[in-house]
Amino acid sequence: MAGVSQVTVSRALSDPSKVSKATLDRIQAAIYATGFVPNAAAGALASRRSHLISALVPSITNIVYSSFIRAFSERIRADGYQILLSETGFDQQDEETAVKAHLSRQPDAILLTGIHHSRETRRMLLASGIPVVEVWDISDTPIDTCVGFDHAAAARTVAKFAIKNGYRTAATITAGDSRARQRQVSFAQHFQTAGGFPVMDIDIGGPASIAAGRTALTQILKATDVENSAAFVFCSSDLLAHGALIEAAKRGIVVPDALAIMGFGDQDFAASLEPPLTSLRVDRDLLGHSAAEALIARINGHPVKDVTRINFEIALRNTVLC
Amino acid sequence: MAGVSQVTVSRALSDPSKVSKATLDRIQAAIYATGFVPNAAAGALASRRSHLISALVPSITNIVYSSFIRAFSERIRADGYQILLSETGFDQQDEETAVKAHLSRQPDAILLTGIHHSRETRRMLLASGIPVVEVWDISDTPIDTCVGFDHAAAARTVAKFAIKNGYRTAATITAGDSRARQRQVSFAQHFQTAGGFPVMDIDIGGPASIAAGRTALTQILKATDVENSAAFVFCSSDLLAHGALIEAAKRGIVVPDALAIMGFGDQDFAASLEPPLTSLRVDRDLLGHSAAEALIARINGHPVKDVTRINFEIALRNTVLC
DNA sequence: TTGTATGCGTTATCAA
DNA sequence: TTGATAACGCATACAA
Repeated sequence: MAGVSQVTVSRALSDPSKVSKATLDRIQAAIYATGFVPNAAAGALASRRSHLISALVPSITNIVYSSFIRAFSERIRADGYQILLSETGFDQQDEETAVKAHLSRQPDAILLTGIHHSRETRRMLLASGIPVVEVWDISDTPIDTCVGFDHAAAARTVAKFAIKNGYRTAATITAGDSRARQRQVSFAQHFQTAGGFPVMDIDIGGPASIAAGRTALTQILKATDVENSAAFVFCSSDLLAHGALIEAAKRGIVVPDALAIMGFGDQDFAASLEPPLTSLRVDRDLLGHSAAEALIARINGHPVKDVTRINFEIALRNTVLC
Repeated sequence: MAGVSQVTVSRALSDPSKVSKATLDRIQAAIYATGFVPNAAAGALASRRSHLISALVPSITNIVYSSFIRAFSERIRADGYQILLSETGFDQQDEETAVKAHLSRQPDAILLTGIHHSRETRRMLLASGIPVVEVWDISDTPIDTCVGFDHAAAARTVAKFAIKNGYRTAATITAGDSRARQRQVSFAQHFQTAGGFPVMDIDIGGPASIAAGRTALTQILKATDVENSAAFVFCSSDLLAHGALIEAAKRGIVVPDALAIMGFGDQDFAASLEPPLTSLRVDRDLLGHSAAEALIARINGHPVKDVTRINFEIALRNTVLC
């Protein structure tokens, strides 16, 4: 229709500067007229590059992961990549199944959440030879490269913060995921070592929710004499902290005077609660962008360091006395 | 390695029953030993079926859409499809760009949010000939098929509910999206027609958030004499209602006695707020599953009705006197 | 600046 | 039950 061969059209699409102005115009006119859409599968087959990047996250309804995914996909899209997304729950077997399905699409790179994967998952990934980034956590032996932060250190920071502000009684509310558990363990250990009493933990088992936060605080209150010992409650997520805040208000317990509540993640609603929630802030956008950049660099053959650490800091607000 | 030709391997993978037990065993052993992963791009090229379904949503960080996506992808995965996901913001131009990119992957079907699309988007979709489902809204002229609910009718239901319970003063807090706006218009009109006073609206312009809900309620309180006229505040989402609830509590305004607040969407936190939030419930899981089923039916050449209506109902809780 | 020939790894068709 | 062969629609190498 444009009076040129197929290769010329291919060139016009991939690198217009290699085609003369006149033919380019004719080709574009023909493309518009026919509604032609290049077949990316054929392109991927021929070029051995799919321009697809896989991402596996535990949950997309969890704002922590969905906002991360947004930042990540924004960045890869800027380089012409599309995202192939799957939810893996918090189960290694589901992850393995998903990895297999994703690998068959020949993604140019893959993102995994966390650093604990099945033996078979590791094997497949290593065999595929594509760049892999593990996010949210730090590992000494990443499959390829990892971008995250040190959860134990973050929890230690919170423990020090609590002690420094005079708290000696503490409790934790922990969701059922490995990183939350890791933080709980580290917090409890350091809080006690630094002079606090043993830390009571409520393990909610499943995903975080406001309802779970309320129930957990109720349990803590049953076991603790709040009136006489201003306690510090460290929640594994802001959502749980939010629930605890609601329950405290309902019971007429004044935060932070009678009870301190601290969240984790510093989600955007944290500052809008009443009182505004003190939380541990992690730059999720930076995490997403860094993970994307690590992958893109590796795809292009550039060196990438094994471990990228993302900073965290305490977002000081009003649910802790200090 | 298994002593068979390439076609036999293909058969062993796609339909094991067409291969003898003995050769199947050898093939599977070889597959395991080599870590062979079939190339889906090549398969898609040859079979003209990608087993990929595209989904375009305005935002993945909005729990309304992310929980919908979960339900949708669960259902399509059960039939062997993978999801290609993109965020389109609330912009038709971005949507058009995304549609073009997605079509090049030759998805077997595509999901769009809403019923308003650019002329070019419609043209491309029609030209592609693949099944299309538009969700969340109802259209008399869907591109192909649509699954959603009648937003005007939903808002009318809320207006009747308010009037029936004696409310004559009302205000709305509305996020910046077309469906929210549609509900606001319908609510205001019916509320007034049914005997209420003119409805004050606060348009927050952007996406819903707790912060926006707080600010909006503050504005409403400035303009309304709450003490003397128990008002009914209809929010376009539970998140906004949540913010309004927090602001009311902070100001010592008792809900529902002095002020009624109603949300929309019945997100899972609604029941856990204090007081529990009255909201309009839409079955998002059903919506996701129905959309998936419509698409799968169309892919398999089965007839699908043009419009599928999902029911809604009022989740009666404690933020409205009744 | 443009074109020819070839191959990417599957599935579909037909034959044995 | 298995195999040979020809597409599928592009990109790459090379030639003109």
